[in-house]
Amino acid sequence: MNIGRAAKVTGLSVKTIRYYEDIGLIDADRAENGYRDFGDRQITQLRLLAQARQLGFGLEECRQLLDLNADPDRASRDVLALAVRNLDAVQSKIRQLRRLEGELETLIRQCRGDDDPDCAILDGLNGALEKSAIPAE
Amino acid sequence: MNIGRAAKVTGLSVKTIRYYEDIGLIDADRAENGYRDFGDRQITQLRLLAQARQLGFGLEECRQLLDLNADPDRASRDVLALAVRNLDAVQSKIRQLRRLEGELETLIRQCRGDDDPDCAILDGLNGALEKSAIPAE
DNA sequence: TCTTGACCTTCCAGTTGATGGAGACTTTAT
DNA sequence: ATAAAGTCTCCATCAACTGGAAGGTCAAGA
Repeated sequence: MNIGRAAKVTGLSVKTIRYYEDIGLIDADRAENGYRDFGDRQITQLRLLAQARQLGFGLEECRQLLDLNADPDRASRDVLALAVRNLDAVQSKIRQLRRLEGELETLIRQCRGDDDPDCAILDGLNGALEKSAIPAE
Repeated sequence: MNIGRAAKVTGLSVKTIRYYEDIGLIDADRAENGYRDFGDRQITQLRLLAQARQLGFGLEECRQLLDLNADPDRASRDVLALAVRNLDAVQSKIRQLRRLEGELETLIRQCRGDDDPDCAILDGLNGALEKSAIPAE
């Protein structure tokens, strides 16, 4: 299967697949004309990559997932640990974004949003550090 | 005020401030020894940058915020629009992450996490695209 | 047979928002 | 006088790709 077909069946882009080979995440055989040739094993790997990336796993974690997936003697404990670590990261990003969301909403509520230059948002952005303990000079 | 002091009073790093000058977000005077010299205007800009970045504004939006802040004839409507756009982006990221969170939690719940190689997480990562309409060859 | 178009190849650059380090200067403190 | 700390510029790196240029290959139609 050449790379365009592999892209279609995995949902990844051609560029992305080449990139994954580049960084050693997968390997690809070559046909006589120099074209990459993907077999079942590689397609399976690419599919796992596509799924894991969609679930927010980083490429290094994907590498570990591929290793675990290929290892018949793995312990599901190790997979679980990876997934939990990823979940933690996702949840921590969510918390951070929700904080931002709240602060933005507060500012937005206070801004009249008309032709006038007075703006609570800019006031907030300008003033928030004014009470800093660090003297200006 | 030299760059180290500017970093302290704004909460940005020295590297970051140089970077902001580099990309033309701020300008900095130079002292005779070649050191950057930041006045009140620049410090104000840097503080606004620090705040806006913490609220998730991208650097291009920060540029616009600086412009609006410097323009006495601005309309607060324009600031509001920027803030709303940013809020939308934040909320859309939150939605996406929550979807991931849910899917991860489902997989994690199903994985026993013991010495056994059987793993619901890997099953999920491997199997999710099996029913794809696109034939393998 | 020729040509057109769709693939494929490699390599280089750019994205976002910085951060790290090398090597060289200046300033400050002891 | 010397050492430490601060500053300068320039180059490289991170994630995870994406875009484009320049060129080779392949299948189909006139």
